[in-house]
Amino acid sequence: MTSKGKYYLTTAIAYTSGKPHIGNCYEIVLADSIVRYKRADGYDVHFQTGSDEHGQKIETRAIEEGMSPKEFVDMTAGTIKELWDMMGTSYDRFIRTMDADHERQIQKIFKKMYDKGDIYKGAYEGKYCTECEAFYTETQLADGKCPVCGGNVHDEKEEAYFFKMSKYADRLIEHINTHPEFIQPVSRKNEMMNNFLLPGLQDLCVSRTSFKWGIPVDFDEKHVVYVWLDALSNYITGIGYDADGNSSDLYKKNWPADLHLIGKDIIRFHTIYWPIFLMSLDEPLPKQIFGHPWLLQGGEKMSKSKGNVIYVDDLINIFGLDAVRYFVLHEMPYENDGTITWELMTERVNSDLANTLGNLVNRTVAMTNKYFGGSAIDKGVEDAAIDGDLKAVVTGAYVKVEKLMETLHVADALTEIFNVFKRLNKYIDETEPWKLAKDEAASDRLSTVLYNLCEGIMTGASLLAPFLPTTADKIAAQLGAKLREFDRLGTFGLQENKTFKVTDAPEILFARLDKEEIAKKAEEVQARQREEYVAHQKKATANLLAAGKISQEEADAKLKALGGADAAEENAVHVETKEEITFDDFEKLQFVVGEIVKCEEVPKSKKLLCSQVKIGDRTVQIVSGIKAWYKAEEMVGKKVMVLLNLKPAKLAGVLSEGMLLCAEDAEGNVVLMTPEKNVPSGSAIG
RNA sequence: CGCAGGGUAGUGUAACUGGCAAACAUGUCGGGUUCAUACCCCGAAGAUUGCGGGUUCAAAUCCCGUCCCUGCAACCA
Repeated sequence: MTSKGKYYLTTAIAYTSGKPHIGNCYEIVLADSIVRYKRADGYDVHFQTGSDEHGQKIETRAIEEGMSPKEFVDMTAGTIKELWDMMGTSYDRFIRTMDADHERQIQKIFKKMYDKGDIYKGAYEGKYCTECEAFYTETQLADGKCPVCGGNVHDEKEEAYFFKMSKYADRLIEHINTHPEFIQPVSRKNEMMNNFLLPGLQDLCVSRTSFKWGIPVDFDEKHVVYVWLDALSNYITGIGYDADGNSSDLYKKNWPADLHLIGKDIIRFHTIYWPIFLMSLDEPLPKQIFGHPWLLQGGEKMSKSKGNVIYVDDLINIFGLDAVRYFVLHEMPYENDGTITWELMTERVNSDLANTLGNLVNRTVAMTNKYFGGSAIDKGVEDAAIDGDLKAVVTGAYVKVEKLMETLHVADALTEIFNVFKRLNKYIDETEPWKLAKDEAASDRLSTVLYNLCEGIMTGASLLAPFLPTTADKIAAQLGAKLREFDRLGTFGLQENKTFKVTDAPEILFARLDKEEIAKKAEEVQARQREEYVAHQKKATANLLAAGKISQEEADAKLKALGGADAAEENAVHVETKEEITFDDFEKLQFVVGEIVKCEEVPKSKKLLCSQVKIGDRTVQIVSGIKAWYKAEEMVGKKVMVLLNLKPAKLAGVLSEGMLLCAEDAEGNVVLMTPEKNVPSGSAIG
């Protein structure tokens, strides 16, 4: 087959903070399928994936495990790689951001940008969230917590290097507008334009001094390079980019990438920061960035403590590799999120893989054995009407699939392939081989029918190979044939000597599954996960304590929370004790009882109610984010607990002169605190 | 009145540049068949396309209003 040119595809590199769940693994299966398809379709493919191993969060996680950061990432990167391999991923390189060649290039890249004047030295001040590795302004915080993950934040001021984003903004806007295919799906393009590019880009902080686990800036050693600059650059360093102009042949051949396949959550980094970094380096931009949707677990929220996180290795153990690959690819629409549950998974396997495909192969092989001792030979006895339509469907499949794959509609492509198998099942009904078998004179016709079936199956299997490689190989083996090259699939009758020698011991490709049995197995998996979670938390707490990261009291509290066997069931929240305060500190806070005399919604906001609260002889205005739980009318007349001496602030443009105290549960539901007996407004609380 | 997208048979989706009886898969029910993994094939039921109005010979498709939902942004004292 002649080459259609190069095709360079990357996935996002996986963050090494823990074991990826099924949602994370969707991306690698999708990428692998696209890449295998492109290879079979005649492209010269380079496929890169890898792991992202720097950052403060890694440092903390390492301590929990009682390891050095390096040992820790070696372990998790190993786990990720194992999973990728377990899923049959055919990557050409698995890059780690710890790799020496990558680190050296990052330093050079940073220097190059600095010398060019795109990076300058400044100072950064704000609240820092370790979990997200990001700074937030005071106004972005939610109850003093990180607005993204809800974790604790702390004051941080650091000397830092900044990247002049605005310098390239116009060029980027121009590029996005003139390349409609650049951001896929298109709806994401508008989000980026309206929310970031058009309002104007802020300069991006691209270095950190607050932790060590990263790539040092070589001309200013106390800084490490911002994780995203580090991570994104893997796409070029992994194929041999050199900032000094001595890039490898691999790089020259493959850059720019044809496709960056990423999750929709990190589109911003890939469609704004990354292109701008590349502009700064004078390198061409990738051709396309596809922000795929997520595969979510249906029903209840997934959480490790409940043990209901679905991991691929469990799925593979229960269902088998190709069943898992099929499910994630098939269930994922192009633009919306998909859902996975044990039940849905079982249904898919039964109806598509076992009934339609597995049974088709099985009955074909069985008949060939039964009627002709294992040989299906084309005797040329055709029924023009019936055979003609069958052949048209089989030989027309490739073109349809190709068209869908060009736009990455993988789920639809799979459906198209399965239509071939369905058509073949129907063909068996139309020709009724068991009747032909009773008639000596029809022997040649029967042979031809079976031959046609094998031909059709082989075409389907060849198309299926990129998605379900193991299954395709098994089918080929059972029919004693080889998978076909794509450019020949438009022809019917490719088998050598017009003869299929099928196996005499057909293996069931996909067994039908019993929903209840699967449910039982899922239950076992969950129980095991809960145990592991508790064991792991105990170990982590001990390690954090030993490293002096938490106090004895905090450790005790953590263990206690785990202790109750039903803790997970009851959804017990783990409460971290904050820094101790003195009575004087407490005295500073002025709590009083207030009565809500008037309440209305804040027009421009989604969550805010603005209340007039009577405190003794005066009234203050307080804005609170409780619209989801309370209607403005029902607020009026309530006695509530108020923090009175909080510094006033503007919320959505409305002045708020205090805070209504509320209780909030683990799911974020909010309840107002009210006095247990009726007391006059203005009463002091303390 | 922040920006964008969406609400279609039990479930998941399609059609949405206005035009054939609203398509497909799964599920349910009835029938057929027996080579096969109780499978396959055929057939049926099931949607007043969120709600209300309008434009038109004709609307799921365009317009207005209204109610929900989801992203992104802002806000959550």
